[in-house]
Amino acid sequence: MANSTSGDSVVDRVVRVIAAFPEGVTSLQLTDLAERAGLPLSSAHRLVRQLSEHGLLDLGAGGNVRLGLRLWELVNRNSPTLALRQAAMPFMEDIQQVLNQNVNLAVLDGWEALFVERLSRRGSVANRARIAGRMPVHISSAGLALMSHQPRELQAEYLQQFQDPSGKVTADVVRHFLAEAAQQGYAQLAGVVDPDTWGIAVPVMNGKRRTVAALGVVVPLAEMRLQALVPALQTAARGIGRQLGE
Amino acid sequence: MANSTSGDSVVDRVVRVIAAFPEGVTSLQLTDLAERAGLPLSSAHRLVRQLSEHGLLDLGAGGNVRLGLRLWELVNRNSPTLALRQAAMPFMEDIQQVLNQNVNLAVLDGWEALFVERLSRRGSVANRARIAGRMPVHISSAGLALMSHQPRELQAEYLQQFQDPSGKVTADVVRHFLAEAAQQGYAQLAGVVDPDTWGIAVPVMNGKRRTVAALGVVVPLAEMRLQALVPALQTAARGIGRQLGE
DNA sequence: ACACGTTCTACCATTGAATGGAAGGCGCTC
DNA sequence: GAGCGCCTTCCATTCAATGGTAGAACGTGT
Repeated sequence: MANSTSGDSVVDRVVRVIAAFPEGVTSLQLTDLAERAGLPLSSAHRLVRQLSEHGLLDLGAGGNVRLGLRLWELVNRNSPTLALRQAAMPFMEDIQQVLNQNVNLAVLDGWEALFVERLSRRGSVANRARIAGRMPVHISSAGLALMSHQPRELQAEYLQQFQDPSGKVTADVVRHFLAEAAQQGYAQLAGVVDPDTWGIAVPVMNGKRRTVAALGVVVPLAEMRLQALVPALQTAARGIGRQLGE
Repeated sequence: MANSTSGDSVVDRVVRVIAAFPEGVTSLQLTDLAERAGLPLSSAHRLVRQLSEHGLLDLGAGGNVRLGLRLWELVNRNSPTLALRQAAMPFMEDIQQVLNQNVNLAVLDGWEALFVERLSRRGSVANRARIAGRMPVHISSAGLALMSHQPRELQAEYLQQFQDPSGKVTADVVRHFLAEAAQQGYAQLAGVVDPDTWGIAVPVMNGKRRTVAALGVVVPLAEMRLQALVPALQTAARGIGRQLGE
């Protein structure tokens, strides 16, 4: 027993502590946190105290641990998607105003679409909750739009490892979806969350024609009019791409 | 030379690396980062590599370092202000729709107001940029609204240490502002950024009547109508507080 | 085309910082 | 009021973190 019986580095442990919060949970008891991070209580306590001295965590009275405001501030000020979101925001607002639908912006992370920005349909209850949400590539229009415009090797690697936990979808079906999306220049998919909605998404390409994001809308089935939606999205996506430069 | 010649802990160093990004900068060269963090290059390199293996940072080709998507995701999913922002969002949209002004939400962090959410005036260029921005208490309506409703001891401590770097404002002036804001139930201040705008902010109290945030608008001087703005803000603030519970 | 400067990356002997069990508080419940 | 759960502190042990050094990979100017 000395510098780590478990053979993990300090950095490993710091990451485990920060990542120990389950989705949507903002506050954790120290003992709980220690268990979730797989650390001895005294070690967890020491790390949390050190991190909270720097404002990355907030160690409140009674062992109540939260993420620190300073961490939130740092990440939001220097977020890797900052330029993308700034470039996209005006165009997303245009889409929201003109089409009056839920608009979202996603990037590819691993085999999932990570939603980095979202504007709600006017009048609908704001669900900023889903920001920072993830969807597997094969069940989201944003994911399909992103993957269908990636380099061949990456698509091949994706399809090679693909398997649907529910067993409903095969790699061949996904391959077909991707080919269709690549050919059409947009992806559409019946809503998985809500059966009465559709998702439509188009790729956003930077100056080098690399696909860096997907711009999409979620519309009620009744209001599904591809002829109107797709051109609007594609125009906005080009505008975003131009703004991005590089 | 062994475990740190400089006498700082690993945690200190990890924090310095993450916090080394200047405001608005999303990408840094390794050498630059090492210098900013005050670390030997080889140490910085090792830490960055470890952190990027966990997705907290992203070490790209050629020593290009960014914050990791995983970090952004973690922080946004478990942000300490998540509940506040979710509770406030619908009311902020109401304000935006009804008054058609820039709406913002701030919390107190140290002696500064930290803006955690912002909705732009319809039609104006979206400036989500300023999210995660800070303003000193004494030159922001949000700051004054927050501080004027804090416990006496905290206010005393604030005033005691107060000094304006520019030398334009004295502690007595701030004391007067705070007293006025406390008595009126709202704070107003001529825009510091733009001389033709005013800021108005009201405190948001949770169920225990603790002031946890400030809700404010920024209006052009020409559209300044306190009689219309303040009641709307106060009503929304009460709604938010009720939603927060606790 | 070549040499130079800059930056990233890898290696490895040294050593003091990280570790975690144990014991001491504190508040709560039964 | 005794027991329980949880937070917090202490400190001897020891191995993981350190950073100088050297090499690789660019890019640039002559």
